[in-house]
Amino acid sequence: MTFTETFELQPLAPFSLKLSAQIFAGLNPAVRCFEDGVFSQVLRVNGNLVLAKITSKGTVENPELQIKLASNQPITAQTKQSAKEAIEYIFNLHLDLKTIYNQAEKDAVMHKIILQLAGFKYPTTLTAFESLVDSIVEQQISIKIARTIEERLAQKFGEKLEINGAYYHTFPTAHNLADASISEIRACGLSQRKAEYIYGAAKAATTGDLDLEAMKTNPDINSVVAELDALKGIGVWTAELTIFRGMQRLDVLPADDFGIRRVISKYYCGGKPIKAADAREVAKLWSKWRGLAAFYLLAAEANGVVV
DNA sequence: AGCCAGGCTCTCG
DNA sequence: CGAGAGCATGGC
Repeated sequence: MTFTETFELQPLAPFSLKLSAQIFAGLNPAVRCFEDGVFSQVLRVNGNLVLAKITSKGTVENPELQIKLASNQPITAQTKQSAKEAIEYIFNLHLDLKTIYNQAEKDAVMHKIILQLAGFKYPTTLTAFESLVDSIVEQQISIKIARTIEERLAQKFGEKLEINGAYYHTFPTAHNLADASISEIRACGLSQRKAEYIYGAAKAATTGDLDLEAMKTNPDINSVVAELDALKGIGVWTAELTIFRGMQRLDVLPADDFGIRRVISKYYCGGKPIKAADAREVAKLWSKWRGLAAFYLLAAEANGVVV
């Protein structure tokens, strides 16, 4: 028996689902994907597993999303409300891009990029833990391989929902991974050390030594970076990426990231190799949304935006 | 067929 | 301190 529910969401304009979800294109539909204009992911909300499918009905300036939920249990009003909030969080639907865009008007390069990427809101993982694990997995190896490994983790350790004969998986929680063994984690294609790092982070998150959700509201980002950096296997790069992608903090610049340094140089320093300190200097242009700006540059490059 | 990809830790001088 | 090795996998 499948229960379904459909409703609409109005993101704060501008919003483009196409741009915001494009990093999920081509991924495994059993975990999370964006295919033919439809974003889908299983959510654990209000104690239920719910498959959410999201499509855009409106325009960038007048955005409207249609949400279709499916579950094996009746979808209560509260479940629906929790799902709504989860989706709003994942796509940062309340973020006021207009104000940010106004601040960018003095920066001619960024201004041109924004005009071509209007409505791009970089997605956040539902939990900070997911971003932490993703960032560890993505250390050193290419994004493609990392995604494959992340999907294996979800299929092996996440919760499973069956809808009409198809299986969907949530990303594993800290408890899911803390209950696993290092060798099982490693079997997903990770190195022994990365498996140890992930297991260690999962353990710390379950014992309370590591309170990732509390970090979301800590106003002192540098102290959050330091706290994460103190964990084994987590350096500044991993910490900053986790904070940006998993804690919805737009003011963190992962300056150690090679790709980010490359695009900052491409658009602002003539393409020559630059150091992290140089990248942070350029990023002063963007102040409180420097992290988002960096991902705009990456998206600009990926979409062939010319300035 | 190698080479290298959105790093990190450990070791050694 | 700074430099270098080793890690694991899969795409090019």
